[in-house]
Amino acid sequence: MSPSDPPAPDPAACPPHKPDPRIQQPDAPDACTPEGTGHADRFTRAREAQAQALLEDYVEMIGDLIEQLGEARVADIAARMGVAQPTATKAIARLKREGLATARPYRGVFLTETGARMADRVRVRHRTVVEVLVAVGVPRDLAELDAEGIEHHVSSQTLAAFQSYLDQRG
Amino acid sequence: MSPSDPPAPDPAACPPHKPDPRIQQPDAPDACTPEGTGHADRFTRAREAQAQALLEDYVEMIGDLIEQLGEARVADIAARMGVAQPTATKAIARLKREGLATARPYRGVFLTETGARMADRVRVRHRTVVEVLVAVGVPRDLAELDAEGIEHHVSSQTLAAFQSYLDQRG
DNA sequence: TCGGCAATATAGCCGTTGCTAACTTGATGA
DNA sequence: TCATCAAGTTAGCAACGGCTATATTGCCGA
Repeated sequence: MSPSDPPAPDPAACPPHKPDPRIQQPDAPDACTPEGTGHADRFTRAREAQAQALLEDYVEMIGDLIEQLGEARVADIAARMGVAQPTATKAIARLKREGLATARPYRGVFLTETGARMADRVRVRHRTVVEVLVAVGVPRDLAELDAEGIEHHVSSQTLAAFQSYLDQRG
Repeated sequence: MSPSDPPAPDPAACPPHKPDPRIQQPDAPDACTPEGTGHADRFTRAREAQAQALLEDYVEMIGDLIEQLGEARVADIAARMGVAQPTATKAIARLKREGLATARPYRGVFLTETGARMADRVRVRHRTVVEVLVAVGVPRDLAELDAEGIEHHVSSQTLAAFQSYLDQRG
């Protein structure tokens, strides 16, 4: 290693480090980060998307179940999510906390207005992502698999671009 | 609600629930899940991808830092990831545990052979994802943002499809 | 040489998402 | 009617990934 001579851009021009470590939020991009333009923002963004992902998955699934079966049972939700029932119960509690779903103990789960709208949005986005993947040559079954993870990171603007692409390719 | 008459496919044909709750891994897709073809697998898959994502991000970033600055310091890693230094330290500990990086206390972080290979793979994948997004009409800066989250869910087969698409598209 | 400071590490907290085990509840059939 | 048992909930644990606060270390300049 050469710790004595790291080709740092300009160590002297930067304060050795934040003298004020109050909160290193992405608010202060800190141009002194070597070569660091906005990396942190990207990761922060991705992290936040991930936090939403679970809610989106549950909401969409509950919507599907209600549509297909007339109601969403915890057992079915858990089975489809591939988790144990208590895990599903806990997730539903979070949905309730966030105002996306309602549920009375030992009864089915239902979506609020907000939750239903989210479910629709998620469903559309999912379909669009799958279609784009298919359009660029990904086999449909594989597209379905990968879309599950991808969709949560597709911003609304990117989604719009996807739709334009599909339209003009129609 | 109509809990008395859910249009379930065939409740009687299914055992009320797993009499053997040992482990409800996706090993047993459980065809009795209503309409449940392989939903659980998808989510399990996405969950696993997510678990890898953090490692991939760190490894790629460490590779970048070494290339650009000659060494990867914890402070730089933390700044670029947009996290506090202890968070980065903890992540590096995990990288070490998983055999992706080496680090001596108070010295820089380095990649193992395995880690370096992962970094290369991740870098290529990231670039490819960005190019595909751009190719379908997403503005480049937005593509960079969204790719950060998307890339971790792009399977190797899908990646291959992406590359073919880019190739034949010139 | 050695004192001070920046960089790193450790300790300890919180929230999330998994899990299993054990308890409740409600619906069903004898 | 009521006993039974699946479905659901609650309790409690582990691993992660954040954070702040505090302790170490190592480096550099006086």
